Amino acid sequence: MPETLQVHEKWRKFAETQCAYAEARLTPARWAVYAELVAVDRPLTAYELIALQEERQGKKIAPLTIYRHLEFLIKVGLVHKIESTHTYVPCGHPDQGHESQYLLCTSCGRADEVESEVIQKVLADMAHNRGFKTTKSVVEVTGLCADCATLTNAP
Amino acid sequence: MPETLQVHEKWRKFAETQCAYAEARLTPARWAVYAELVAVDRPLTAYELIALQEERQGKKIAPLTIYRHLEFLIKVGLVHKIESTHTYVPCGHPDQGHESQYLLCTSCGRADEVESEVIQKVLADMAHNRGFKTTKSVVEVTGLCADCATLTNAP
DNA sequence: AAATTTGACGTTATAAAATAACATTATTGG
DNA sequence: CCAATAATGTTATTTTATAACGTCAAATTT
Repeated sequence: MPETLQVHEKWRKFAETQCAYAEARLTPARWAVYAELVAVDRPLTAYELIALQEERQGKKIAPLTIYRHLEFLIKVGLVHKIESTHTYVPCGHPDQGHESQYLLCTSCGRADEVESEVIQKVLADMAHNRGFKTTKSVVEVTGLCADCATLTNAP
Repeated sequence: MPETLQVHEKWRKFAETQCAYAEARLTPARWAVYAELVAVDRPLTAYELIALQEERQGKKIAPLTIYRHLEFLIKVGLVHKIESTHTYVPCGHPDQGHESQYLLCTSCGRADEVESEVIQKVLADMAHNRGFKTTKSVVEVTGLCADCATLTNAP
């Protein structure tokens, strides 16, 4: 392993807590994927993740391996998939029972997670009014973040 | 062409109106794709659409052909892509400048389009508060529709 | 502790979704 | 008509994701 990932202690604690709550095992391989996502701090596709992990570990990794780890991390609430861009990000607000919303900048690639109770309430009400039983919700707003919008308008 | 698609006159009118407004051409191939989506009345993947069109037209169709038509139809606002399921649906409320939200049933596959001004307002406010310039928004709520939820609970 | 069961990981192959690059044919506007 | 633009055709490739099957490790039971 050429490099060892350095991520803040809190992420490790957090991951362990989440896994304990879900009665699931945080194996080294799973932690490696999660730590990579935390370390790079931008949305990664599964294949970008494979490339990074291969470099770091100095060996080939099959796509299925990464997809399995991602599936696990999503299940326990440590990772979110951004559907619009086929990318994965560590969850920024890892409390129980939350749903996330994202602001996706097409210029710099940032994915800002928003946790709006108002949005969650509105969506829950809409579903409830129609007798719909929600299992998950995706809210992804695409455009230009404040920084990029400023640069674009005042060059 | 084994079969000729029969869709209500209003869809044709609507498609023509939308294209005229966008100063775009509604060619036979584009109309065929749109009519297929209207006729089947459920979300279709691009490849399902290819299969249906091939059968109807009795000839091979390259994926790129369908993807180009879909891209066009999305651009003029006649079709929406559902990101969570990689499927395409005709837009049900084809007024100008709208964004859509979907309730996606994992049991029967239905995609119910909702046009909630409240949701749009909340998302717009959230973006505005952060200086974010929105170009599109995806709201997809997955779960069980009222019918399927009832069947599941009372068998 | 041995046996059994379950969960995690490895390996190979393949499926599904989307796009690139380039050639050809229609349509539109002068 | 001719040039310019838009639409379509063709072939190949890339990107994203999963299937099928085998092995190994952990934990549960006896």
